[in-house]
Amino acid sequence: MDESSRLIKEVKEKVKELRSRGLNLYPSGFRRDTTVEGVVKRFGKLEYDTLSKITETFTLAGRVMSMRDFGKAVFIHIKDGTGQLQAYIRKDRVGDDNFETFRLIDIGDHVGITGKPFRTKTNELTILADSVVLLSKSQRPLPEKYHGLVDVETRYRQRYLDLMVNDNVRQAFILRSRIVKAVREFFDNQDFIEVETPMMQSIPGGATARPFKTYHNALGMELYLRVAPELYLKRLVVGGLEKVYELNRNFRNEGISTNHNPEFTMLEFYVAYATYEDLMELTEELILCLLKKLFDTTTITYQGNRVDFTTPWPRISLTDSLVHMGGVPENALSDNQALRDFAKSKGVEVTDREERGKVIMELFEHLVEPKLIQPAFIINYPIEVSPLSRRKDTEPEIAERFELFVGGKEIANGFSELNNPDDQRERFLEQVSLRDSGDEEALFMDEDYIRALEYGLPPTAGEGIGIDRLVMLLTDSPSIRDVILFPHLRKK
RNA sequence: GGGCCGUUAGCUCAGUCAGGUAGAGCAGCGGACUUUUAAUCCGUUGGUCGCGUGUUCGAUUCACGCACGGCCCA
Repeated sequence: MDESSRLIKEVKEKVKELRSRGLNLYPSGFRRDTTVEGVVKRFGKLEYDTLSKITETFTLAGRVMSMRDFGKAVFIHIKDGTGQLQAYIRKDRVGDDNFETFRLIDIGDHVGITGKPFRTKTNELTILADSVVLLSKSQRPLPEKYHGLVDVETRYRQRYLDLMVNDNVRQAFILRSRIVKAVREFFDNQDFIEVETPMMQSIPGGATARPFKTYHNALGMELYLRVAPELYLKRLVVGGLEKVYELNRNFRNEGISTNHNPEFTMLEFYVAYATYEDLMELTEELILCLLKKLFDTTTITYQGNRVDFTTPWPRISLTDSLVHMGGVPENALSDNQALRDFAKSKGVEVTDREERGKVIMELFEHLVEPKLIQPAFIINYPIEVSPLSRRKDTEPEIAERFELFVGGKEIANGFSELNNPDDQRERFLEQVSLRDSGDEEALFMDEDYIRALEYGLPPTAGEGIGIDRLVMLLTDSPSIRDVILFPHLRKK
């Protein structure tokens, strides 16, 4: 909005006039004794006659959202953090002086109102005002009352406006808060301890992703914003914290899309003496617990699809999913060239440099992932794309790993942790050679982490759950930007 | 990075195909109205039509480039 906007100029003039009348536009210390919700809860069900006998008065505060002016009486709606309520201001009730002052109040201003509840002719619960005071002057026009604010860019850049006028947006973020709270309760109730590990790391690790780089002046060293807390959390398990979780931000220097924001919220948790199979059960338990607590149901609708979370969720091996859901010819899975040819025939871009595991993952992402609408665990990933996972004893080229898919999105990734320091060193070395040949997502060598493993990590399983994606599912949001208050956009 | 779409008043949108420098509703401003519900009625202000270059007598409209956003693809 341009500073020279005529509307804003008009408000500035009005502000000057109000000040010259000695009115404080931003007074402090207004005390309300109830909220909109408080009034509605207490009087919302009372009939006209019962209400008309009530003489008790209440003081509440809120933003003026609409105004219907009758000259000597005005109807307004005020909105506070709990809801919206109508107020009726009559000149003969608030007095001439108070009414004159009130006439200077606009839509968007915060006001304090004292009065008694009643019902209007049209049966709307309303506060009949004894007095109105200005609490904070709005100096910019609000978005329109009927259509609200639709422009996506403005909604993201000025989220406060979006929250102010679009109630569904407000509801989604309240739900997000409740989800996060319920997740914490779930883990706290199972005797996990919540920890916080470094966001700034000298060696970024725990996930194959490009990191953001920054610099610490006093230490004179480069630091990276973390792509995952994983390696620190496992150090804690080495130290004897057997059940830990962290629910916090990760940063990945990658593209932005409806499923990706450069900073996003991740839950990671680790359980000593557990396997990836235990974690699949725990995951089912967690999601069902959330659904029960938040919606009291086991089914949701996501983008028009009914999603049924009744357990157990199928566990499908990656290769089975490729053959049966992705239409990959069975013989291609054991023939590198046939696999690459098939990928190309499906328009999946693969370079000759990419190893088999990566080609398989590309195929999976394109051909299978979008079809996984109902919750399903995909299990048994190639070892070369799982550098921190334990090998299966029976099939050393396969990792004891799963990913959970719902609504065509990856929601969780878990595995039995690789606790053999020698194997881990080998895996790091492979990653380093990938990095040397140009793979910017490959892991860095982390000697300190290997040293921790050398002290002995108990057999452990760990998992990460993308909180933003989970919230998308539970709020039926098509874009990650709908569940992140301030999604990143280009500077304007 | 590529393709498609969008950007017009504070907000929500017409208009652009067939070039002649813009309209509506809400909001605002002035007035009437003491039970309205997108209140109503009368009057009225408001726009470098995203930015730039080109074509043209003349560009919001056509062409090209750029910026920002959305969706899809990589």
